[in-house]
Amino acid sequence: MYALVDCNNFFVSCERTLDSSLENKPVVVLSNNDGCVVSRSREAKELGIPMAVPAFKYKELFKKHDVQCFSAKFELYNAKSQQVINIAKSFVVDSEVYSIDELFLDLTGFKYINLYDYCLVIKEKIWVEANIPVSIGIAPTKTLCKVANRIVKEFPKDFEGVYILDTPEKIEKALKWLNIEDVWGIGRRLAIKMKDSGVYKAWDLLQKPEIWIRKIMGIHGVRMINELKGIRQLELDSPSPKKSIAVTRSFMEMLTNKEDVRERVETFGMYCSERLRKQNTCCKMVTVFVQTNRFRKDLPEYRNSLTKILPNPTNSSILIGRVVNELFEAIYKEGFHYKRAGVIVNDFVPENARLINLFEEDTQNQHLPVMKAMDAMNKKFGKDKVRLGSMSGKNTFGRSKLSPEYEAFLKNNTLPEANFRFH
DNA sequence: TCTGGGGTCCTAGGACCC
DNA sequence: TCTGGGGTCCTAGGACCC
Repeated sequence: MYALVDCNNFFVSCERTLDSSLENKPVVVLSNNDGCVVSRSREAKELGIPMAVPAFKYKELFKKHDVQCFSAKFELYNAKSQQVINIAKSFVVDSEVYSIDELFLDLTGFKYINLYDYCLVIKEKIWVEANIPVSIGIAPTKTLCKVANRIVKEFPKDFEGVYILDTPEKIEKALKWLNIEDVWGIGRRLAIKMKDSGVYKAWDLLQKPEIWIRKIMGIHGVRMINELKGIRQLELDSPSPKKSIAVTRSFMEMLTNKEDVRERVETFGMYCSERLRKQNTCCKMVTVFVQTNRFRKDLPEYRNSLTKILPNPTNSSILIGRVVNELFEAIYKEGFHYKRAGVIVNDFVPENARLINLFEEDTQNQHLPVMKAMDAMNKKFGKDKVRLGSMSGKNTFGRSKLSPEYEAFLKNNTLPEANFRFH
């Protein structure tokens, strides 16, 4: 059996660890620029605030019900995440950190232990030590763990935060209850296709012929139905190196000055390089993109991106900065209101195993000591304290809803490295 | 007026090769 | 006039996740 430990309304729960008076109140956490709702407390959900909606559309409702809004504080969330992960991991031999607020535990080999009681203890310890409420779903496959977890959250009164989905009878009942759009791996597009074909519940999917599933969903459709039947298709993954790194931002205000946008993308390029150096890899490809505000239909729209394959792999801020600049020059067009831009690097090789092109200049090794020194100083004195001349060191995104408690948190905490992966 | 950010994987189609 | 077949690799786009 596997268990899935999932933090309840994670970002909101993190806010509550700083300010316990937020308990039992409607609370939401907002994305960059205080743009979208990215986490909601139970009370906020009950007010009918959907996930990922633009905050401005709900201003009235927030005011009317005194909903507490917070800007996202990823330093805090990463630190709390690490705490939860460490506690949960201490109970098992094998685990997989799935996202910032979820991890799978391998319960194989716990044959003579009551899994339900064991998970209750895990849940309790996380609550006492990290102050984060979690739900735990136990099942023979990862996909069913997700289902079990949903059941816990949907019926909080019936279970004490833990549910085991093990017998065929329980599984059948659960799948007849679970809406198709709530199955792990069914997104918006697939949900529409499913409903067009009369598939409304997870159970309906199991009645469809494999040929049909293969056609509509491709290879993971087949895996998915097996997982739902309790036949294990997905193992726990061990942490794997990243395959791409992206730094992208929406700007608080639209930018019309070329140099302003250039400064932004160059900064994003430096952040990418920093993160490459942190994992001791170099990249072979760099992509830059810029785009206007897709919601402003009254303004001319433009979006473009360009990728360059580097002659030699690098993680030097200077070399990557040059490429970013070159790509930016090629795609930037005057006369538009830019709202978003980003830099993506991929195709990585280890720093110490670069294959060098004989016919191209390679200054990576000259840059590396300077770069590492810069990283060390920034680690000691704070982000962006030492930077390249092309960076302004200013943000063009806003976080207006920070709290005094947070300033205190930042002062008092040496933050652990983030240690989770995205899928 | 105001609409996030960072990932992975799969597939179809084109380019190219023999 | 008539114009093969099979394989690989790369890329862009679409789907999904949190």
